[in-house]
Amino acid sequence: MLSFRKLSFKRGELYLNKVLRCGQAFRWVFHEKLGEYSSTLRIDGHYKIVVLRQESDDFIEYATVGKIEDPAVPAFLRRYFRLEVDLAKLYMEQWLTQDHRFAGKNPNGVRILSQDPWETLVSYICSSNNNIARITKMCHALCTHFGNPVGHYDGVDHFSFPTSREITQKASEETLRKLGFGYRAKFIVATAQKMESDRLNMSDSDYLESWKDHLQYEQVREKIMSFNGVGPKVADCVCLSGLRMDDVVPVDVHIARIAQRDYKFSARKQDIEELQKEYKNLPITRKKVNYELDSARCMFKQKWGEFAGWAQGVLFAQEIGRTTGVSSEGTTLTQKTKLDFVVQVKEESASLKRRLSQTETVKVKQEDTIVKTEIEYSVTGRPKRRTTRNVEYVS
DNA sequence: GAATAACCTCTGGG
DNA sequence: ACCCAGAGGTTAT
Repeated sequence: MLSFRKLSFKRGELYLNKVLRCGQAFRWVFHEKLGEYSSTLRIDGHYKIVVLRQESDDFIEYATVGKIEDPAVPAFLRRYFRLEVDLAKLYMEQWLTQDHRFAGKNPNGVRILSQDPWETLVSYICSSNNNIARITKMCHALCTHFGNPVGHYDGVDHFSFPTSREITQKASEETLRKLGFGYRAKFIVATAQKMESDRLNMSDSDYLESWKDHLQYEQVREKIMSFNGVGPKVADCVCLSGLRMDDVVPVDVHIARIAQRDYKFSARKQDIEELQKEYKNLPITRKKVNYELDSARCMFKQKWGEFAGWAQGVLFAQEIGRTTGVSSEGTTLTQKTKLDFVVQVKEESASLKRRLSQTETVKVKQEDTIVKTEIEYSVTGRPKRRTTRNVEYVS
């Protein structure tokens, strides 16, 4: 029997259902019956199984699987969830005042995590031209095949995320292709090999982390992009979610579209020339960057300030990857929505309505009350079938 | 430097 | 039952 302890925070600052399923972290397994998330986390260099649950809006509960209680765990989790960052304050004092599009929005517990840098790097290499369900599957495959067993909980075996050495020793492009990595197989192998040969005696993550100590963002990104399969988008994700560079806004196709359509961000010739000048000593950046998108990144940073990456998460986390997650059971499960999700839908209905006129991905039926949402999850975590949502429609 | 095609696999919708 | 676009991009040409 696990013994859970509380981790408290200001009301509304963290919702596990959002943060752990928004397509930022790919390795949390949701246990439907217990209402718990579990994963392995690298804490002070050692992997532990961590179990999390949340039934209240001002604390989560955590437990570790194992005999002794590690006093480092709460501090680690505070850092993992970046609980020192006051989301409500950022919203009120920075985002809302700088961007009217935040009006009526609510950060509502959407946070940027501080994830293990090496795991972040490899996970996001898997994300290229891919969907979240498969990325999740690939991350788990890496762990089960090339990581080490850490233990098991509620019938699920847990593994460490493989180090660069473990990947170079145990994996090959061929084995990874057989595991379904497709063309990313050679990226993973090449990245692991480069890391293994570059890192000296540091751990993979310490090595990545060390760049941050003495280099500016542009140079850190240059170094991260020196890995095969890592372009500007992936590098920025590593900066933001792996290295806590809070002002970095990763610009994917989706954000690029929004930048243009909603913000009318379009690079002037002068903007691009300035960037080109700035990157003159950064050959890899010059080769890989798209100046139009990079310019949009700069404009978002200017508009939203030192936590611009978080602002992007708050504004757009709901639009993509909402329905992700892995269940602990092999059979198909039904997930009933939690109350906070329903409330969230209510709050978002205005923007949801706006989105619907632009995309046809969600089907909404006009009703005067919210009934419920049911999502069926397959083993891979991808919703197999989604019933029609009944959403309060605000005119 | 900018534009284009190709790339693995899986899945929902025609 | 099939087919095909598209999915949190990157690389090669």
